[in-house]
Amino acid sequence: MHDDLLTIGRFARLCRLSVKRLRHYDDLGLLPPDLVDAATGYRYYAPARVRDALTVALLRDLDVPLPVIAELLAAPPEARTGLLAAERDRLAARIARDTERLAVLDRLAADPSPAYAVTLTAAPALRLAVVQGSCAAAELGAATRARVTELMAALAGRPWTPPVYGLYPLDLTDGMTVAVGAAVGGEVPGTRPVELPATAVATTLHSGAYAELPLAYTALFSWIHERGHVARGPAREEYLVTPGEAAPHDLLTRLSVPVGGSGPDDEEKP
Amino acid sequence: MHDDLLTIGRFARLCRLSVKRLRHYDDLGLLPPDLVDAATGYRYYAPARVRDALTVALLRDLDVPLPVIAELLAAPPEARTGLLAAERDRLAARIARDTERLAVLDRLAADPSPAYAVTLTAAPALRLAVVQGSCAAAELGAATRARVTELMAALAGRPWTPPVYGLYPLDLTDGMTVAVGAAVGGEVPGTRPVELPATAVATTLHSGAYAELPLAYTALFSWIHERGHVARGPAREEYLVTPGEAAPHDLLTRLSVPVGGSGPDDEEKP
DNA sequence: TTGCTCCTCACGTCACGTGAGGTGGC
DNA sequence: TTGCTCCTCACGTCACGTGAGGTGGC
Repeated sequence: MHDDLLTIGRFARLCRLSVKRLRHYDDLGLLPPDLVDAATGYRYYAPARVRDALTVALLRDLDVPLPVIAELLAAPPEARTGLLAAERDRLAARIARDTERLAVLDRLAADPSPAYAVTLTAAPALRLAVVQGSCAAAELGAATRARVTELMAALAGRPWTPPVYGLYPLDLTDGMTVAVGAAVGGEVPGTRPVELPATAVATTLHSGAYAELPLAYTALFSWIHERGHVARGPAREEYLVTPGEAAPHDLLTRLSVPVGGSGPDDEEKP
Repeated sequence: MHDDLLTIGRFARLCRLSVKRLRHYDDLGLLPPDLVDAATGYRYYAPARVRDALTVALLRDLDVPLPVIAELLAAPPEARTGLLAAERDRLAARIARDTERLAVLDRLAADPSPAYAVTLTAAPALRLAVVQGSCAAAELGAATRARVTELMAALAGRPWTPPVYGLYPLDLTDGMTVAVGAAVGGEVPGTRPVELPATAVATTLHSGAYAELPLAYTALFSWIHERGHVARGPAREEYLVTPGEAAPHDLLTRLSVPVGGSGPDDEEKP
């Protein structure tokens, strides 16, 4: 009956898909059967459909979302490269993100309660030449590296005093502003001057990869809030030993978060 | 009022968590407020809770599931290392999996409709000494590498005829059996003999990394089913140019899937 | 009084898997 | 007739975000 058509169960076995998935793809209009029996509702598939179904199975194995797969099946061959390249980039970003997470989990597994020595000190006023840009929270590391490269290009051939500073908002949101700068004399083309007032800061040292910095911030903010201090942005990082000078495990970074006083952020207790 | 307690909004800002997330964690019993006003339902948090909340925020950033976070908060410090190490391994496995996916997407983006020349040929009977084991679908690559290492150890010092063969079920399910073997004369301790009967096979050549093999199988199964042939397990792979001999991009592998005849799998059309 | 914060539902997300309860075909 | 396949709901998953609609506190 029904000529050469395959029942859903047979078709599913050929395509390495479950019957449930095929019904789901039918519901979405992604992979409709070639014939649906009006009386029984039975779905029948032509053997020629196997190629599309195998393609769907392959792309889902690659974790490509169904709406993108639908676009891919409908798109002319020339348009597919772009869609696939976008998925490739998305996956590459996820791998990069997960690799950073792995570094933190590694360290945390080795030492589940990392001890950071936090002190309250007076930070002097600073005048920095900075470059800045906005980025998504997940791209913080890459964005900072890019700013550092820009800063180094702008400072090339000029005297400046180490370390390089990073300035970050307290809330890591998408669209946040990241600034990187250094102390110089006078104006530097390609940078903008930023004045940081003298302030009390809670400060700690982090030794290790930048990906592990969230551990240090967690300890630092815990310390601040447990003592009833009020954290204020921007947080400052001083890159004391940098990737150009040592292996990731031996980097040294000072984190300082301004605390106390009242102001626009008003995180203060009455 | 309420002594030093913080409202949910204030507390959320200190912990880099949203109010909605804090309510959700309260619903789950993961991070209950220190006081709930019976009349209004308002939640109040003690500053001492900030550390736990920051820990939850950190672990969620690392993509640790909430039930595991709950265990971690409740566990004695000695027990935390094990839980964190398990999460680390889970994440490492995901990165490994995603890296394989990336290889496939890369190739697919470069050539969205890869052309594989498929032919129908007669494969001779084979007598192989094999080592085998079961593995999850996601661990196929690692499991095959492990079997190859075992096989090489078993064959050490004995004459055998290249190539190495891989035998795989048509359905890549968790708990499937992977076998790797080679043609030898006689019995080999640590291996078991397997007889493969002569059969018609659909066959194609894949050049490139093993992670990209799914592309070749998709093309091969499309070819088979479009012509109304019936695929039968096990699929055979012949490793013609191996990682010991060339870079991943230059590997050469022959894939053969037995077709036709009727038998227990009965994927045949009447 | 005006905003701002807080509250509780209820629903959407994503790609299915897992039943429940019932029918069709050999 | 017995199994096996097929069908359609409906619900669960995971960790929230997004409203709707309403209240409390300065």
